[in-house]
Amino acid sequence: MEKLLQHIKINVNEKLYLKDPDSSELGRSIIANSITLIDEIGFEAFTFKKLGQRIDSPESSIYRYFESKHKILLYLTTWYWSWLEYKLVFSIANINSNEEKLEKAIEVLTEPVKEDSDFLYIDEITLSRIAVQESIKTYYTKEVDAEQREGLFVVYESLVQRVSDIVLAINPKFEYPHMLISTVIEGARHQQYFSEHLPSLTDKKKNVKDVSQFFKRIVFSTIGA
Amino acid sequence: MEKLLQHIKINVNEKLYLKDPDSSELGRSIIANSITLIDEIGFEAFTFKKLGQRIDSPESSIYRYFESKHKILLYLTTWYWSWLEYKLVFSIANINSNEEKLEKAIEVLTEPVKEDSDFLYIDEITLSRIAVQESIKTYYTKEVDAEQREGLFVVYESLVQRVSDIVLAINPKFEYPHMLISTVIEGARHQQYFSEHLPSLTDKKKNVKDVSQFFKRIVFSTIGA
DNA sequence: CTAAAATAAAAGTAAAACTATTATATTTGA
DNA sequence: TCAAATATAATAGTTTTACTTTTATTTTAG
Repeated sequence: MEKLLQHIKINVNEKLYLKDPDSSELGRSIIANSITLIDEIGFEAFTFKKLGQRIDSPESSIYRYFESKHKILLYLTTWYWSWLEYKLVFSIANINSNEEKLEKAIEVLTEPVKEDSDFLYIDEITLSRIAVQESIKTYYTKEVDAEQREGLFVVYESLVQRVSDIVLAINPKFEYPHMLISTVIEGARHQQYFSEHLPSLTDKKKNVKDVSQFFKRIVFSTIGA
Repeated sequence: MEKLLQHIKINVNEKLYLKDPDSSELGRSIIANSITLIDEIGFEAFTFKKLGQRIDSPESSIYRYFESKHKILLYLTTWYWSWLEYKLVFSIANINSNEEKLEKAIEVLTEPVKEDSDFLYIDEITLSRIAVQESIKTYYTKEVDAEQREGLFVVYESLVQRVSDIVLAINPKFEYPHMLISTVIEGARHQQYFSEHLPSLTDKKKNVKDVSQFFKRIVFSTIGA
């Protein structure tokens, strides 16, 4: 994928933070170091205290930006889904064939991120590793219903909707477009995780685009294109 | 499904507990009440203290059976996967057609459990709800590699292997049997969860076997049977 | 009937996830 | 430019979680 626009800014739902972390040096440092720290020690072991030590600020200062570590994870994954949606829209622009659009879309949704291209203080490669390992924890919680009502998952929902629309353009009679696409998005991340931690649950070989191939095959055979 | 054998006992890997909970009244009470308590308040809010209050025993007594609440969840989900595997083997016994076997297998893996039939003190309906909501948390942890090496996920792995073998019997050239079946197992639970909490990610209607239908379609179109 | 094993009762600890208070910088707008 | 507002730092405190430890009492098995 070619280099994208340098001056684009991704906006994240205001309900996710108390003060916009993109508006100050400290805020951007909180985001950048949350990404590396969660990647290093995992979300369970991640605390505001440890983050504060790393950025040399007290935890109370971090609490002025985010009300909990759960909200930071939601912020990061929302940013990630927005960024994927942006890459997706970009990658299918000016393509006329719906089949080709769908194929490109599946590639964006399933291929591991290997380049940190576009945003100053956010390391997209590390962030995408967090998405693989931790994003599931944003909505497998007791607060999911309240947060869904607040609209905290709309980016994810619109990503699914966008690709479902392409599926429906190819086969308007297909009954399960949302199931299919959410299965692809979740499934791709699971398979990447399995290939690293529970290899007998997958068939992925090293450095090959197996996951992408597999989901392309699933999607196109299932919708009958 | 007909009523199964009353005197069958499901054995869970010894490494999951310090003392076999099936061997005492207190132990069985720990299991039975863990299931209802996790179902009521969710795994994050579940503590040994609250469980102790419910069964009127100190938390230190619970610690003599399980070293952590994570191990209880692993115990419960392992029991659940063993039980599903048992139902699976039962449901395909004496069927000759591999296609029919695969269809039955997908039904067992994807249809919600609606009957508590076979085991004295374990409520399978509630346990299957826990499997939908919490089972993902057993392996999305920093300890996953160590626990995989200890063999704590073998039941899950053998369930995937068993169904993958049926897939390969139908199409020996299919390259992704494990990916396909782990996608079905995980996907079915996700779709059940989405239908309750994030409905725009699914197309499931109430009380209909949509999830099962969808995954049958995926599997059979993908392997080309 | 006794000794070993299991359970109960009680207390204690370190860390997590916050909240609150006060002090010191820094910014900004009159 | 200077005072007021705002942001950050420094420090301390609270409640809960996830355990561990110790001692007493009860149960069970030979």
